[in-house]
Amino acid sequence: MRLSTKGRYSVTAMLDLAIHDKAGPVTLADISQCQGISLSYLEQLFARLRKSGLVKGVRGPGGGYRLARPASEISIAEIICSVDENVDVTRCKGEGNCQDGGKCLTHELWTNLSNKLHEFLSGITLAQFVERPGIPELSMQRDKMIGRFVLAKKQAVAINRGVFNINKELVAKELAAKEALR
Amino acid sequence: MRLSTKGRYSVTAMLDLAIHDKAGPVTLADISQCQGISLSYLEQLFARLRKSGLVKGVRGPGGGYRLARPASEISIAEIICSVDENVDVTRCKGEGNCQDGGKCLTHELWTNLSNKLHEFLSGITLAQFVERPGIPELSMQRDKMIGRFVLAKKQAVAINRGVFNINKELVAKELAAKEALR
DNA sequence: CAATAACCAACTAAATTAGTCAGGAATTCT
DNA sequence: AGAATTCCTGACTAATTTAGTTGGTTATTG
Ligand code: FES
Ligand code: FES
Repeated sequence: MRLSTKGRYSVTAMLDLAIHDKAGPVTLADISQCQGISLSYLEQLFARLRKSGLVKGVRGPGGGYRLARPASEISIAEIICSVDENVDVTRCKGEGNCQDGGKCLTHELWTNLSNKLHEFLSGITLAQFVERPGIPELSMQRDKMIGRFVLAKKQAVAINRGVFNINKELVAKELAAKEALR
Repeated sequence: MRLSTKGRYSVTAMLDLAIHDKAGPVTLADISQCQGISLSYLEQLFARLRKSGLVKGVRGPGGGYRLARPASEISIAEIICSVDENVDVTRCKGEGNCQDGGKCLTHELWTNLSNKLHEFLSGITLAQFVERPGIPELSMQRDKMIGRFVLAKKQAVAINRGVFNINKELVAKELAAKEALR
C-alpha cells in the first residue's frame, strides 16, 4: 500500500464531497477551483473512485458527484487503495518466489506491516473528519469567498428531483446574491 | 509522510542489518546480492540513514554498516522518514497560506492524519520483526544458499577490534568451509 | 603495497505524477 | 428543439521521482 499525493488529493476531494453532501451533488469544477487541483486530473481520479463504487456521478446541469455510501461507511483506506492501483506490497505479488522459489524476509515483513497499516486506515472514516469541530464553519467561509453558493444552487435543483426537503426562502436569497455578483 | 518503495528498501536493508548485527558489520555488497537491490542505490539510501544517525559505517576490509542504536530503539517511522526527505504533509509546509492566507480544510486533515500514522509506525521497532518466530532461521538458510558466511568473517575481524565475545571454533569452521567453496 | 569497502558526485533510464487537449454523452433549462 | 451544463473518455505532454550507472576518493586492514 502506497501513500502518495495522489491519494491525498482523493481524500481531500472526498472530504469536500462529504461536507457538502447534504446539499446535493458537488461539481468537479467547484472542487478544482476550491482546492487548486486541475479539473482533468480530478476527473481521472474520480473515474477510479467511481469504478470502486465510492462515488456516483450525476450528469447534466445541477449534477456533480455524490458519495455512494454514507460518509461514516467510507474509510480513508478505501479511498487511497482505489486510486493507488499499484498495491503490490511485496515484489513477488503473493507467491513467495522472490529468492530461488522461497519466501524472502521482506515478504513476511511487508505483508505484516501492510496489513497493520491498512487496518489502521480502515478505522478512520470520512465522517470522523467532517464532524471535527470547526470544519463545517471553515468550509462555509471559504465557499463564500470564492462565490460558491452550493447550497442554493443544489437545492434548487433538488426540488426538481424531489430528493430533499429544502428551505425555499434560503434558496431564493442565495440565488439573488449570486446574481448580484455578476 | 510518504510510503514508497524507497522506504521499503530501507526498512528491508535495516532488517538485514538488525538480524546480522550480533556478527558485526554487514557490507552493502552482501545486502545488494541478497536482496537484489543495486549496490550504488543502496549507497545512496545509506548515506541518508547515516546522516540521520541510524547506522554507522565501518571502513576497510571486514567493515560494513552497523546499527547506531539497539534494534529495539529504531522504529519503522524513523527509517522511512530519513530516506523520504519529502515529508511535506501539506502543500503549505506549516503556515496555512494555501487559500488566501487562510488554512484550508486539507491542512487540518493531513497534519492530523499524518500525526496518527507517524505515531503508529513509531510504535513498531526493528527488534519486533527480528524476533518474530522463524525469521532468524529463514535468514540463516538464505545466507548459506548464496555463500554468505557472515558470522565467521565478521567475527574474525571482531577479534581484532575487540568488540565481541566470539566462538573461535565456529569461526575457524566457517572460514574453512568458505575456503573449500573456492 | 594491494585489497576491501565505505564514501562521494554527476549522469542516465524508466516510471509515476500532474496536467492538457479535444472531444462525446446524458441531463436540464429555456 | 436547442443551448447549457456536467460527467465521461482517451490520448498526449511536462515535470518529478525512482532506480540504477559510472567513475572516482578515502580510510582501514593485512
Ligand atoms: S517479496 Fe515475496 S518472496 Fe520476496
Ligand atoms: S495545506 Fe496548509 S493551508 Fe492549505
